[in-house]
Amino acid sequence: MIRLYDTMAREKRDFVPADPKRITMYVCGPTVYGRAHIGNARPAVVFDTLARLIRHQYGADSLVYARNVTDVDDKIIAAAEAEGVEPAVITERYERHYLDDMGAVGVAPPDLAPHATTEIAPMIALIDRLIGLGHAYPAEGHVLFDVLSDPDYGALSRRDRDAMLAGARVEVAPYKRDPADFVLWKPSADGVIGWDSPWGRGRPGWHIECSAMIRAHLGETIDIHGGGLDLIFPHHENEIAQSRCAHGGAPLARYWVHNGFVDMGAEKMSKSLGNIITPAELLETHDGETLRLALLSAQYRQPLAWTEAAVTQAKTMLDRLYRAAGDASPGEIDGSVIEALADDLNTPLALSRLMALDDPATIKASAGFLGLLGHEFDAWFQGDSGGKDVEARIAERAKAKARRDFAAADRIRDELTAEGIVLEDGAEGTTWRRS
RNA sequence: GGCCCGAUGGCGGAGUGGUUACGUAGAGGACUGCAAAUCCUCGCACGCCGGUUCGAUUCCGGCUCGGGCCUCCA
Repeated sequence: MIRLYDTMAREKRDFVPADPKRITMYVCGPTVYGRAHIGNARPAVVFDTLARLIRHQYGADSLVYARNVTDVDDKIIAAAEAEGVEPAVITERYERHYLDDMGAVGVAPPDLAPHATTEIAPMIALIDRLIGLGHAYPAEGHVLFDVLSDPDYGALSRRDRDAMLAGARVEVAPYKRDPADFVLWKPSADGVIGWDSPWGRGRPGWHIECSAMIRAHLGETIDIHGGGLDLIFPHHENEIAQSRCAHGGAPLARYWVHNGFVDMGAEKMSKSLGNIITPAELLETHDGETLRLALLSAQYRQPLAWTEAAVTQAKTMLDRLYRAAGDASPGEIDGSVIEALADDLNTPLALSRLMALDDPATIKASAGFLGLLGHEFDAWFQGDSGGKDVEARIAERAKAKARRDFAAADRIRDELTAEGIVLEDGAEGTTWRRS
């Protein structure tokens, strides 16, 4: 039995899928206008881990996991204009980077990756439906969702309309009936990407995208909807409103799962704050598994402080696990590791259980389940080049040791140390590794 | 201002109404020519003030501090 903290209920609940043979999970994916940062990798890793757990518990074919790609957006348009290229050039480039970066931290692609630009028709259909039901209205080329038509609006974020408006920092557009109304469709000026619609040429708002794609690919009510904490309001609140109003009150998701942030110092990492560090930068000096382990070192709802020390510790732990597992073939996944994950994805506890294991085959399998220990033993410690010279100097040092010329032996070892090579004298001779 | 979340040892980070992880760093020991790795042992914590209780780090209230959302945002 998996337990998950459900943001809607604000408590941990037993996870009971509507249909154990077809469990549906949707996670808000990237808007592809720029390079992802390590904070963006957290939800990818978290929900990748949850997907692995669900498949382990319910069967390899039990889960349909969808993660969208937002490839039409004002920031994309701005980036394209800045470079003087079509938006597709931007979106294709950064989607490719995103998949590379996530792949590097062991995240498998989801089962479905719907793109907004190829789902315009379902969005228009959904908007049309909302208008027909009296939950949306066209105004000056826009279509707006009528928040007052939905008495349950605000349930996820637990804020009422007055509260939402109290802190509003944005000027209210004059065509809105109510300041809280949000846009489903907006007009595109000439030369700006757009599609024909009953309300004129334009493009979809951000929120309708997810509602329409969920409906089209997964159904009216899904089991799990995931994303970062910052999406609770307004994005997920608006998705809920759109979907529930279009579907006669059927809930959009049965469990709402939100991950916490990666922090830089005291505040969250974000592009708008400019304090980001990207997987690409980190991968220059660290293996993707090290980054993955660092991301798993805190429970997903907790804030995770990103520091060089945390990354170093992750590397130290991985070295230990690699040594403990040796070159064993994977055996059974340890039950205590699964048990920890099943309790709301308690990855720190799962890692401590992993560290406590003795049997190499079990370590290999259990770590593998967490997306770790994927490299060959030698490749992890030595990389794939430069070994010959090292072996020669180790042989030279062995000779020096044999004649008890420890000064000469130590000199060789010191030289290698300076080059980032650590020697280890064992019963069966000397081995080496990169530090 | 409103809503929400958090506060655990040098650091990271679980968990628990009474004996409290684990990692990392540190100390000592074994091993080693010396190291490294490994193994053994050992310090070190539960923001503040009340309350409930035989007993609270754990439950409740208040406070302080920090963070998040209310605008794009994982």
